[in-house]
Amino acid sequence: MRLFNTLTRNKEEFVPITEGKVKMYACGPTVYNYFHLGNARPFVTFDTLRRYLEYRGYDVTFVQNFTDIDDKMINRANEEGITVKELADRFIAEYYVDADGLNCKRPHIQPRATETIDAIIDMIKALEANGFTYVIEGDGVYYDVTKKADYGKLSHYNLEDLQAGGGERKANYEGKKNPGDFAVWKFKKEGEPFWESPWGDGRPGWHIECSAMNKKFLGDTIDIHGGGKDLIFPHHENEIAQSEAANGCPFCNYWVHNAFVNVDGEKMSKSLGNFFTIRDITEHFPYAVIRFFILSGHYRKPINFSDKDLTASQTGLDRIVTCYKNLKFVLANKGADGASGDGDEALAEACKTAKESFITHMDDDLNTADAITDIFNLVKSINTAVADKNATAKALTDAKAMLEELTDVLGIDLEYSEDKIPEEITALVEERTAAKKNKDYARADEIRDILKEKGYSVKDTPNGPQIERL
RNA sequence: GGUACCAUAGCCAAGUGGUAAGGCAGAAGUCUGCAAAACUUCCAUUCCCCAGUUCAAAUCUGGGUGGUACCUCCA
Repeated sequence: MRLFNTLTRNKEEFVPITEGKVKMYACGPTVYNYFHLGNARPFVTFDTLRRYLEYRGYDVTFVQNFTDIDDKMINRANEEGITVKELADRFIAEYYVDADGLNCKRPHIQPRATETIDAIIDMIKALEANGFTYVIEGDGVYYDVTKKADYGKLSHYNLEDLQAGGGERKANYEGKKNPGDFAVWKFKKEGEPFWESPWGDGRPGWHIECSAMNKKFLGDTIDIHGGGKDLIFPHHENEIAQSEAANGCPFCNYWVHNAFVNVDGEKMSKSLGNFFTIRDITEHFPYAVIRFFILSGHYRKPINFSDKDLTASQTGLDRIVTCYKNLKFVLANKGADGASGDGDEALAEACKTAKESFITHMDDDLNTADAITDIFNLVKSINTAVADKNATAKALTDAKAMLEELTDVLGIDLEYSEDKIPEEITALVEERTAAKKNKDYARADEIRDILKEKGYSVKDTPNGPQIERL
């Protein structure tokens, strides 16, 4: 597989450190509120990358952190009059509601910053021993960005350019040797949670937790590190600097970054206030539709959020889902006789083509948009076969397995809109079938209206009536 | 000021040298007691503009225009 590596700004063939194994890390949420659609994009993207790598036979270890201590956490907890821990517990639970809803497989390890303090302190000790840190009294322990010659290699910034940059940075210039220096340990302030350390009571800086977690759970060098574009600088740049300064070896081989979700052409962000939480969006669209929407464009290109586009995604997804429903219905109700198997070969060929093309597209830097096209093409072939009484159950079953296989790699839930049909509804449908047989169409239509009121629709097919939830 | 990215049909969106995928919306037809789903056909002589390279350019080069992002908490 080829991945676009931010480090080299090129698509590169992915070669893991250890054959057959992948160590990957993605930056997770700061758990101080519900996450929004922009936050959801990396969760879905890297979940899909993980699923695909597993599909290709890799043994993947996927780590995603919870940032549960920082300024925002502290401020929010104070506003709510609860502890930082209580706030974190609450929004980690809420995170799982949405992440599970979006069908993101749970990462293998999801460490909290506050439960990784020992590893963080060990890393700062290593940085100190190697001469990369200095202390600002009453402030914290800082990392000196000039101590390593390749600082800036990920973002492709150089220190001079950064110094010439925006004036707002000067605000926290005081005491720092260089404007780009950043805190690895912040000394405690009144009323803040703190931990003991060799430098004094305090809490970790923002960047150090990811470095420490990577080392602790994955090792000194990992295969893939993911996150949103906005984390390239300074967060990931600083992670690299710290990790390599502490460990003395390369930190990560492939850096993968997703583009943003926009609203009216502007980045969706908390600071702009133009964000929609996943929880809010689910008032109007199912989780499955949100995931499908995210995957319908390439992860490195911006996608625009709008009601109209979500609606189009819903209709598109339902084309696949309806195909699956119809396929299952035919298999369950099809008579054993009369299938000549005439079209079977074409269907089998369509399955084979779909799978090969799907892999080619996903291999090319996770091109989920083209992979979805392959699924649509498969759907078309299946729809034709479903309507063809010469299709054998064997051929249809194979096609069903292929549809399940490919959609599962993308985390598309084919059964998101399925419910058990109550007996009351089944009875009404049976009555309607009887009425139709007697050509009592008035009663048949009446029953359809009743069903509609109760939230169900009925479709007449050559294999009998098919009931669906509206 | 520095550093990147983007521009393809009514909308969304792939395609990065070989003659424009797919989805949504729309039109016509088939099927159906009706309906739904589905199927068939149609829907960009053209890829922001201008020059250049090439047998061949949406794709490469140069120059414009428009938009976005990062350099500051942010996915």
